Amino acid sequence: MSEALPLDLENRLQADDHTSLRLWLRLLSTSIRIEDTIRQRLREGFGITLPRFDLMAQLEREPEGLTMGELSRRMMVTGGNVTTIVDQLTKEDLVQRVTLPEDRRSYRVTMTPVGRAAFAGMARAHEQWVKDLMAGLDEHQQHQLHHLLGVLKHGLVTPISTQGQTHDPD
Amino acid sequence: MSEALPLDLENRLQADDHTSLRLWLRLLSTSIRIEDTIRQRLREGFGITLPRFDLMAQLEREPEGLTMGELSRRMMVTGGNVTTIVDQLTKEDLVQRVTLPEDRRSYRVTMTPVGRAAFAGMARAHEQWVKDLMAGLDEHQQHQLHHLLGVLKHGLVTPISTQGQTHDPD
DNA sequence: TATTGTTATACTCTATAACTATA
DNA sequence: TATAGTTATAGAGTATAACAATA
Repeated sequence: MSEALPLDLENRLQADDHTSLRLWLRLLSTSIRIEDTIRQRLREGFGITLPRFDLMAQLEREPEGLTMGELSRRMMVTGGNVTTIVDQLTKEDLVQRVTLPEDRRSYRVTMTPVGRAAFAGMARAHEQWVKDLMAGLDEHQQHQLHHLLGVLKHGLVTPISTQGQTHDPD
Repeated sequence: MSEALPLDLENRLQADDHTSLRLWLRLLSTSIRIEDTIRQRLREGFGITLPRFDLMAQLEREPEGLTMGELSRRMMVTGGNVTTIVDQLTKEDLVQRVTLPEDRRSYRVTMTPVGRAAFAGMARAHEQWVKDLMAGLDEHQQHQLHHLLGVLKHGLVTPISTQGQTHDPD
C-alpha cells in the first residue's frame, strides 16, 4: 500500500501511473459492485430499473414537474430515450404528462399520486440500502472519501460538451 | 462539508443517512464520468468497446490463455455473452480459440500476435488517460482514496453468490 | 448424469436521424 | 426556420433457458 517512492523522475512517473491505474480499477469495481446490488434490489423489491428510479428521483425534487428536454439534460441521455422511459412509467401510472397552455409543443412530466406513494417507499428502502452498504466506513471516513472524490471530480477536465449546462452537482 | 453533528440519536441517524447517500451519489457520478470518457476514447481511438478491452486485459495477464468458463467468472457475465464477445474479437483476429487435447469440450482463448500488438497500444493509451484523469489528486491523496475505497469495498456484505470464487482483487 | 460451451430469444439502455407539431 | 418531442432503427450488453458435444 505504501511502497518507497523512487527518486528518479521517469521511474516516479511509472510508479505514479500504476497508482492511478490501481486507484481507478478500485474506484470502478467498488462503484459497480454497489450499483449492481442496488439495481438488483430495486428490481426484486419494486420491479423497477435504475433509469426509471432515477427519473422519478428527478421529479421528486421538482414538484412542478420537468419537461422532456429538462429530463433529457439532467439524466444526460438523448430525448428519444426519455420518451421510452416516460412511456413505461406512464403505462404503470407512476408519472403523467401535463400539457402546458403556453407552449403546445411541450409537456411537463409529474408524478401521479400513485407514483409519489410508490417512490416514497422505494426511496426509503434505497436510502437504507445505501447506508448499510456504506457502513464499513465511519462518519469521518465517509466525509473524507466524499471530499477526495470531490477533488477528483472537479479536477476532471470538462469534456468538450459544455453545451447543455448539465445538471450534476454531485 | 462539515456540518455540526446533532446530538440526538435519531437525528444523528438521519444525518448519517444523508452523508451516505451524498457519498454514494458522488462516488457513482465520478465513476460514471471517468468510465464514459474512457469508453468514448477507446471507441474513437481504437474502435473497441469496454467489455472487449476488459476481456483482452484478462488475457494479457494470462499468457496461457483462459477457458470460456474462466473468462465468464472473471468478467462476471454469463457464458453466452462471453461467446459473443470472443466471436467478435476472433472475427477481428485479435484473439483465437485453441483446442485442448485433454478435454475436447473446452477451449483456451489466447491473444493472437496481432491482438497482442493492438492491445499494447490500447493499454498504453488507456494508462495515460487514467493518469491524466486522476491528476487532480496528488500521490498522497491517491493513496488515501485507494485506501478508503478498499475499506469500503471489503466492508460490503458479500452477496449470496460466493459460488464461483470470483476473481476480483481490486 | 454432469459439465463446457453455444444458440436462441428477449429485454433494457443507448445513440442517430427522420419526422410531426407547434412556435 | 427553429424548437419540443416522437418514432424508427440499430447496436451493445445483459440474462435465461434449451441444446449439443464430451466427460
